[in-house]
Amino acid sequence: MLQVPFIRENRDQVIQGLAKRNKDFTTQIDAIIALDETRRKTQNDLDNLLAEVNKLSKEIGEMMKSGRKDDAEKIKPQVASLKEQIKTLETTLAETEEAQKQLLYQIPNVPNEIVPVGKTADENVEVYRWGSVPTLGDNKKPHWELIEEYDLIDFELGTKITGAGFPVYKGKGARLQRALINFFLDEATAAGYREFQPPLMVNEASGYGTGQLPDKEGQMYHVGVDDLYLIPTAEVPLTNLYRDVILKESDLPVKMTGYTPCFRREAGSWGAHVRGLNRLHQFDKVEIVQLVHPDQSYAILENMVEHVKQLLQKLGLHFRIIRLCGGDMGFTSSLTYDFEAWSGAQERWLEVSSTSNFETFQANRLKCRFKNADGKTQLVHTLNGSALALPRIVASLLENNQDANGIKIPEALVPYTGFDRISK
RNA sequence: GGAGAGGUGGGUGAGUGGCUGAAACCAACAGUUUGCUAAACUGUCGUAGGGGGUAACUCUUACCGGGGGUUCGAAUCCCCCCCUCUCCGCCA
Repeated sequence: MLQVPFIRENRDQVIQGLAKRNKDFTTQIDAIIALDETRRKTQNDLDNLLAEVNKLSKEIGEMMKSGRKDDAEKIKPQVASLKEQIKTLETTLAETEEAQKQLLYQIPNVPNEIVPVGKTADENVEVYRWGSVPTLGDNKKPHWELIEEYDLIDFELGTKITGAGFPVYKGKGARLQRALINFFLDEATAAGYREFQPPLMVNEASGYGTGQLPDKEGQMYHVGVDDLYLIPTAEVPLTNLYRDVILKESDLPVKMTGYTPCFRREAGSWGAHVRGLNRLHQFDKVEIVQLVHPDQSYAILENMVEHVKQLLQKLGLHFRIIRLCGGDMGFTSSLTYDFEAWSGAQERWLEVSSTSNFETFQANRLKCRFKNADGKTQLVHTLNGSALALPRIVASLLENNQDANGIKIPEALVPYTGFDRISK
């Protein structure tokens, strides 16, 4: 969430920036500033009263010690009346802070200045394109037909044992998953990211830390008996590893990677074009996360984009990078690049990665800070990106590399799959 | 799940009602000494909020797992919750 002092000192700039999200936040911002005034005033009054009580208590202590018990008894009523006032102020303070927090939770991150203005995905800006549309014959098949033909993934079985959106990978289909995961992890490790295997369930505090709660409550599976959430992305546990941590400046950047399954309810988002692997409740993803010095975060974002770019190039997939417009950006992000791979048979782009800079928006909730050169604690910037999400990569790969007799495996992947072709 | 023990600053660990935001030691950082390293010595060394000052700085409040309570006063007493450890049970 945004920092209140920042809002206070940059009111107009914040409101203007947020306008890119096609909503006027003036009312909320002004309310936050007003509540902050109240909060500070109340805090000040309260502190003065507490100081008075502390002083009197000390005096009573000394009187007791020197045997002047009667004098001590005379002061006690004074303290009692102060405590009445303290109680009132404490209530006011707690209510003010709560009200302010509720408002803050509703304010998304301020988009970076280069974020394009726009309302929908149509207004995103393409910034890079690589490769070309594969030439496939008239007999080209969508991936859901290919996986059936070559017996790679079974949706019916998944539906039987769990439900829709939980596919069962079989044989070479399963091996392909494992190959992609290992390939992505190896690439991330080679790029200096440290590999982690985090828990797949997180508590409420972690959900708030990275901003999934309260914003996207309905998107996560919640395990009621133990009050835990299944992770929608490795970003959540990985970033939360550094919740409430103060790093040394020399520790930065912290680079982490991890493979995890991801669980998303995707409530209400099932439509016509979500067949096959296009949208799932459980899918695999390798994530890269960085905690960095604020001065470097945008250079590092470029770096991460470059990393993802190379993965797609090594897989030989026709893809493009788009800069999301204000209306299409996630709640917590200030700048997001989406990667879309071409799906040869569906003849459309599929989102396979989303790489973002969150600046201090997550760090503020996480309380992830570092000691800067002046010895002051300062919030880090957090970034993350999918590198990469598997299902749509598989969809794209199967469709684009199909021929009459099977599917060709990209060369970079062969050491991992152990086969260079999928055929009958 | 049952029984017991315990949760204090980066770490170890003192502290059972006021003199403790917290001893001591270690680590860390800065400096002195030194041909270099080591050692020794000196100093610094929690976080957050509020007030005052251009600033250096200064005053103040809160925090000893979390939340309530008792008391003029709580790290210290009481209650609830969470977590850790040991033993037992169960188990991949």
